[in-house]
Amino acid sequence: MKIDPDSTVDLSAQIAGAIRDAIISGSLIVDERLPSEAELAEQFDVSRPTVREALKRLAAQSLIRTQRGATGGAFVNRLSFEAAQPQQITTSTLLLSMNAVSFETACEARYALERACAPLSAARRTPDHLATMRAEIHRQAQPGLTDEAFCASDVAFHRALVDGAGNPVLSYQLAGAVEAMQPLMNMITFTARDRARIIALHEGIADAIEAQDGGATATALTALEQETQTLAQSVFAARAARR
Amino acid sequence: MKIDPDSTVDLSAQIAGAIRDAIISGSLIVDERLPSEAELAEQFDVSRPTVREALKRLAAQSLIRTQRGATGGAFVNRLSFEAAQPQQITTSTLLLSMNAVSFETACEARYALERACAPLSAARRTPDHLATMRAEIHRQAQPGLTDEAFCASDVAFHRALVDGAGNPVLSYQLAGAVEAMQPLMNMITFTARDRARIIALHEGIADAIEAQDGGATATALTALEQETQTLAQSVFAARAARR
DNA sequence: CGATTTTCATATGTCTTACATTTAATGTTT
DNA sequence: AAACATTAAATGTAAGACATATGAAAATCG
Repeated sequence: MKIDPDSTVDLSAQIAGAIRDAIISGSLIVDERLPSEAELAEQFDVSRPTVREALKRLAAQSLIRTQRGATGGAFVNRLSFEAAQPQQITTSTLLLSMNAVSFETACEARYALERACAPLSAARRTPDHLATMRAEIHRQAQPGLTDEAFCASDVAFHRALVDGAGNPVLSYQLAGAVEAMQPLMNMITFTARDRARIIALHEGIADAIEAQDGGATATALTALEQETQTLAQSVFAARAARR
Repeated sequence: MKIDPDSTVDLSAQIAGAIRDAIISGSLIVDERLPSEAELAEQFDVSRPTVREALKRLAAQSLIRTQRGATGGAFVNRLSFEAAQPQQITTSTLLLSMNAVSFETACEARYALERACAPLSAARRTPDHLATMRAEIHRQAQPGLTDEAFCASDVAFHRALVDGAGNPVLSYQLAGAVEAMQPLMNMITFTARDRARIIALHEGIADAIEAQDGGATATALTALEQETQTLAQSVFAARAARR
């Protein structure tokens, strides 16, 4: 491993990159222990704080974990879908909020991706997925539900739909698209009539999934997207008119 | 901001989390300068190396950038789609390689997502997107092309297709799914006949995109998925039989 | 002899101090 | 007024020390 002390980037960034490359290329395998911080410092010819900064960078990406104590050290992490999802959600959320992505664009992307899951989910969903969807619909119909709780239940409903496809790659990718919409949805106040319409559409989706009809599921999702878009449009228009 | 010194997690992780929360919640806005490392150390009542480890964690996620010199410091980054994509690709690639995701599952997810882009891309693609697709097809037909170069061109072709949808959120999400497949594709040796079939399917996709026919694009994508799946299956079967 | 306790070595976590380097603003000189 | 030198503030890096967690070996006791 070679480090260029005259590079324009930090030593810790270079070291992190070298170790990251070793993990990606397979030179370092899952659960393998890295040399101790002192050994790494000697190998790269830097001080221990610099090595530690590099390791923290990798830890922030869940590429390694550290253990204290006698047999401790830094170990290559098995990057799990569960561990990667929160990261993915945080990044997606920030991307939307920092780049002035319109509600329309985000909504379009989300429903396009969800429709991609529709035929697979219709074919493979378990009774468990269906039960979750029904339960969330029931929750959404409860009176006195706050807008935040309504949106959270909406997210849970859609995630059950996506998970029904039984494809962890899809579930991972969709988690970002679905969850990142929540802050945008939370900007909307849902009237009782709005909620009733959305719940009816959710029931249509659940029915199509229960009937294992992928085409009908996609159609129902398109209807829900349409409803969401027009609802958002009217809310934003009213808000703009008030000023 | 409060830090619990008796927590089970590192001080630097807690500090990074506190700053991250401030960015997500909007308390810290884009391009705002954080306090200097010395000031942060005093605020959180920790030493400067600990603060630095926290900042490196955030830098690894592209949440902040640092500048040296008199007016330097740590600044909140505008998280751009361009900056987030490499991260997304790295994570997706590692997820596939570390979790024994089958070629079949990854391929299914990728083409399902791509089909989601088909109608949008057919409707909105610019001449530029179409030209890129045609150029990549031409490159793929060149004799003497290595398998790696063929796969790289394949990725470029599909990314042009996805970008044609004109939705940055979709392009971002799809980048991970498409690029992460490349290492898996590179495990396949393409015969001349295989390449010819794939190129023909690519031409069918490009034709459908040119005709702005979303349905035909989706159908052509399904055909390509089928071809890819059977090809991979035969390659892996032959490899298993050799042992 | 076996089980328990103690000791110990090793590793990460944290603090302190110091110095190097970069960079912009300020001051000085010609 | 322009060019140059100085300075101050910030990050980058190094070195050493101590605290703490933890597993393993050694010592002790029943």
